[in-house]
Parts: sequence; C-alpha cells; structure tokens
Amino acid sequence: MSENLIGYIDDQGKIIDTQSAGENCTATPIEYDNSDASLEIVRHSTAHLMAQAITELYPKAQFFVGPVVDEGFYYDFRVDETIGEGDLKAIEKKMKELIKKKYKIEKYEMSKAEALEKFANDDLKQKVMERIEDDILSVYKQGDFEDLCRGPHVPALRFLHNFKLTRVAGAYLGGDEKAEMLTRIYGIAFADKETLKAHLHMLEEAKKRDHRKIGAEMELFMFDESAGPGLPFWMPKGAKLRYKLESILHKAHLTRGYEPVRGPEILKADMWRTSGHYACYGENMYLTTIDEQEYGIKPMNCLGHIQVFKQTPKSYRDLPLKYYEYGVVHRHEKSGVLHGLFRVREFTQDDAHIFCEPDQIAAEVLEVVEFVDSVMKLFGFEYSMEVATKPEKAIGEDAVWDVATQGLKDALDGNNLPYTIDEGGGAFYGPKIDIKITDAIGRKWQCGTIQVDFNLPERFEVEYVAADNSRKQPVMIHRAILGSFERFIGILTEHYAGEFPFFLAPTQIIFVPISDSHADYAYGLKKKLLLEGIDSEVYDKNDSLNKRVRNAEKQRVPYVVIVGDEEVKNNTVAIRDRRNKEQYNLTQDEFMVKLTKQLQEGKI
RNA sequence: GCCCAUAUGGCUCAGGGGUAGAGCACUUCCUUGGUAAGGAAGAGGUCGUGAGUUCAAGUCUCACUAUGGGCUCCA
Repeated sequence: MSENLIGYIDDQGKIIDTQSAGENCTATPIEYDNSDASLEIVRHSTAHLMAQAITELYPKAQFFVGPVVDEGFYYDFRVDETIGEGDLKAIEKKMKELIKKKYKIEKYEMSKAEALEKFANDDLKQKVMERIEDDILSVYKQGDFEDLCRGPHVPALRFLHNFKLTRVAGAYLGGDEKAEMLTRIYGIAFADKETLKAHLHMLEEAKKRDHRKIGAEMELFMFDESAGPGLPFWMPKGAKLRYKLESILHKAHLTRGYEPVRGPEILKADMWRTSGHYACYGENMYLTTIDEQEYGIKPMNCLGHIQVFKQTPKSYRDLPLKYYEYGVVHRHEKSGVLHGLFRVREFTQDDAHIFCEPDQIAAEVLEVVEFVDSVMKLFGFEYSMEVATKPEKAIGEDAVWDVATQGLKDALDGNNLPYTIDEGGGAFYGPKIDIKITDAIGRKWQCGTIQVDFNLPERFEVEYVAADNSRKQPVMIHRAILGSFERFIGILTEHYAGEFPFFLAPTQIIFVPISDSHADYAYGLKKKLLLEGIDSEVYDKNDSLNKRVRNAEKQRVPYVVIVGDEEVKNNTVAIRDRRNKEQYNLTQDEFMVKLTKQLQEGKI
C-alpha cells in the first residue's frame, strides 16, 4: 500500500476512504495530491481537525455540520464566547499542535438508535441526525475527539499540513433565516504549500480588482453615509463611462426595432395592487402618501410600459411591439446584502417589454438571447443561463405557468443552448431565463433576465385587435440584458481591472505637454477629439515631466500622448500605448483615424 | 434583518487614557524638464454620531450609523 494512499474512487465516482475500504479494495486509488477527489478528502478532514482544535480551546463547543464547499470547507458550531477573526490564529496554532500528536483517524459504525443515545446531550447532533435517513451511522475518531460523520477522511492527521482559516462568519442553522445563528469558520486546504500560497495570492490579486476599490481610486462612483446606504452617486468619470455604455446600448436597441418610452417614478398604490406587486413585492417597495393617496415608488418599469401600450388601440400588425427604457427603480434590499454597486437600493435597469402574440414567444425569446450574446461577446464575458420556475409567492394559474416555462425551455432546447434549472427562482408573475456572469473572484451575479408573463396583460386588460377582428390579449416578455447599469459597471470594472476598452474608458487620452508652450497645442487636440466624442485631459500642472508621465500612466487610460517642440512643429503626436505597451509617433490625421476606428469597436 | 469585524485630514495608514502624526493628494513659490516620483514653504482633522466611566477619552463601556466578511452547497 502506497504511503500516499488516502482513499479510493469507485465506478460511480463515489469516494471511499481507507477506513471504509476493505484490505483488498479494487476501486481506483486516490493519492495524496491536488486532484479534486484528494482535496475533497483532505478538506473534509481539515474541517474535523479544526473542530478538534476548537473543542480544545472552547470545551463547550457543539458542532453542527462541516462540509467541503467549492472554495474549501467550513464548520458550523455553537459556542458561548464570540469568536472573531483575531481568534483564527490561535485555532490554527492548536491545529498544528494536534497534527504533531500523529493521531490516526479511525472509523466505527453504530445503529441510528445507538447514535441518538450516544449524542443525547447534543441538540445540534440530534438535529443533524433528523436529516439522515440511513439506519447505520458512522463516527470518526482522532485522539479523544469523536464526530458523527459520513466521511470520507484521510487515514491520519499527517496529511493535513497545508491549510489556512480564512474567515469567521455567522450562518443560520440549516440556512433558515428564522433559526438560530451559529458561528461558521471557513478555511482552505491543499496538498502542498506552494499551491496553498498560490491560492492565497490569487485571492489577494482578486481583491485588487474589487470594483469598490477601483471605483474610489478612479473616482467613478461613491456612497455617502448622510444620503443613505445603497444609494450610489456617480462622479464625473463614472458618469462618462456610464454615458458611453448607455449610448452603445441605445443604438443597439434602435437597430433591433425597440422604441424608447419612459414612465413616471411613482404611481398610485392601486396600480401596484392591480399588478400584484403590492401583495407579492410590497415589503421591498417604498410607499408614500400624497394628498391622502397612497403611492408606490416603482420597483419595476412594467406598469409604465403597459399604460403606454394601452394609450392607443393596437393591431396584431403592431406586434411584436418592443418598448425599452433605462428605468430607475427603487427596491428595499435588506441592509446586510448591500454590496458596492453589485447590490444597491436605487438602480437603473436596461429594461424592455415585448408585447407579442403567443406563437411569437419562441422567436422573440431567441432574439433576446442573441442580443444578450452579442453584448457579452463585446466585453468578452463568460455567462451561463438558468431557467427559473414558479416561486412560492406567485400569481396566476399553474397551467399558465407550465405553458410559459415550457416556452422558455423550448426556445433554448430548440437551439441547443445549454442551461440549468433554478427551481422556485422565478418572478412572482412568470418564469424566467436568468443570465449570470462570473466576476473576478468567481462569484456569480445575475445580470440579464428574460421573463414570460401572461399575468400582467390579463390584470390590466391589455388587448390588441386580431386578424379576425376579435380582441386578444398579448403576452408580455420582460427583459433586461445588462440587468442594471450599476451592477454591470461593477462587474465590468472587475473584469477589466479598471483598464476599460477605448470605447468605454471615461478618459480615453491624457496629453502631457513637455512645457507650458506646448499646452495650447494639446488643448487644440482635446477640442478636436471632443467633437468626435472622445474624452481627453491635458496634464499641464507644474510638475516635472517624469512625474506627469508616471501619474498619467497610473490612470488606467488607454493612451498617454506626449507633445513637445517636435510634435508642434510637425503636427504629430508621440503616443504611449498602454494597452499594447509600445511607443510610436503618428500625424494628427493618422491619430484621428486610429481613434475613430477604435470607437467603432464598441458597436453591436 | 441576523452573526462577527472595522470606522483617525481627499486617499493609504501610525498612535491603545493626559487635549493629534506620516506618505500621497491639495495651495503658493522656485524649476521649463523628451518619457514612471526636481526642490521649498503652506493649508487642512477634535479622531463616524450620541451618551457614559474618569480629574482627564481617538484611546475604556454602551447605543446608533455606515462599511466589510458571511448567512444554498446537508453527519
């Protein structure tokens, strides 16, 4: 038996640890390394080692569950003391001490009845066992420490050298908001020191891309305590960036047959009652009273678009009719979930509603999916799609839901587009396809969404005249591609680490005149560029040339352009191309052609 | 909302009971320099807010506010 054998993996991909496998196990051996199977065992055992250390430091600690997760492992437990980040070091130290004791990890089994008896004094273990259906339970033992556990585990503690406890957090027992809150400690483990170090380094690098940090450095956006949480302010640089993104999207909508509309920011509460928002979404809405009338600030833009649609009679010839709006919405998100631009209380959706006949749904959904794809390609994003089904709080009949849900699936299936299912994740008025983007540190964020809705047209008696002169009800497809400008710009910032492509960069060029006498030439160029829709700055402060070049370079601007006697005389520019890391000279005309061409790259 | 942590000039951070420090940024002056920090002088904070303990509080306690890490991944 190899010294590095820590388990086996059978034909079904199930991991069997050495404690469970017999002497003559024929399954494929798992060696101690950084493979997925190996790390799963190692991390699970490290979670146990941590629990053992916590038991020694906090003898009264009671443990709930300690699974392996995507990014390592955690253990949930209850202690009387409060444990902070500062306590992690002590726990790590204790873990290292325990490793030196060279315990073997042993396994034994007992009936569920015996286990219930054995852990009779531990209500958390009782809760764990409630959720287990098996009749035979296993217990793992290392030194004095015993824990009910399904395994798998490494044979001995010596395999657990390379770990790091990363954070301490609170977590509800069983993820239930109404349940007690336990303490959770997260950690990560690898098979060797180098990989652990590399992983921690990667996390550090990801932190540098954090849009909150870059947003402050580049003066894109800000929050203000006196204004309120989750309410972003756009500073000039951020507003320029946003304006560029909006412009790109405007054209993209117009060329795809969408028409702009705009609804009011607040509507009478009765309208929200009719729509179902009051009942299903009321707790997230901001309500106010004006002249003894209750009003609701819009959390969605649908109602405005419906009213516009209803204003004039519509024919089947008008369908599909696509209205779009950069709709500002307000939603009362729980204070604890606010997160930079990713989760705010006021944001602007790139929202559209497509009114169409039922047999047009598939084609329209597909067209939206293609729109999404071209936007994501423009920015080089990986994304995934998810079909979300009927949630607990919902309006409309099941049969209608089934038709709509199937419609979405058919549109994707028919075109071989991969997707997953999010059971119960739909909007209260209909099922949806969510488009999720992965951010710099692997978190997934919902951006675009496509939702089929039979309910609102019915509730608001939306109609069109069909070919046979009868009145029919259109289907509404709600859709957003970026989701919100706030979140999308946050993700873009991390994606590019602030080094936005030319067509998005808030400042596209910084001119550095060598001396005062060259400033006018630079200002002339700046004006010329502005007429082409290109933003530039002239850095003519009284600093040394070297310093100005250095500072300009640090601004994450695509081009730094130096102008001196040479350039003024020949009508040229000396370019420092940051993106391509090269320097070259161009005539003014060549320069303009190059830049206007680059602007075109932002077309979809 | 809940658990834990954090909160010092525009930014990054030091100071841990005796009435505030550094670097960068900012202002003025000198320097007019050909590609990553030239020099000098100066201004700016009562230490998130409010209470409390103390002869004395950024510094200790409590509350509040804001920010950060989490709250699906099932022995």
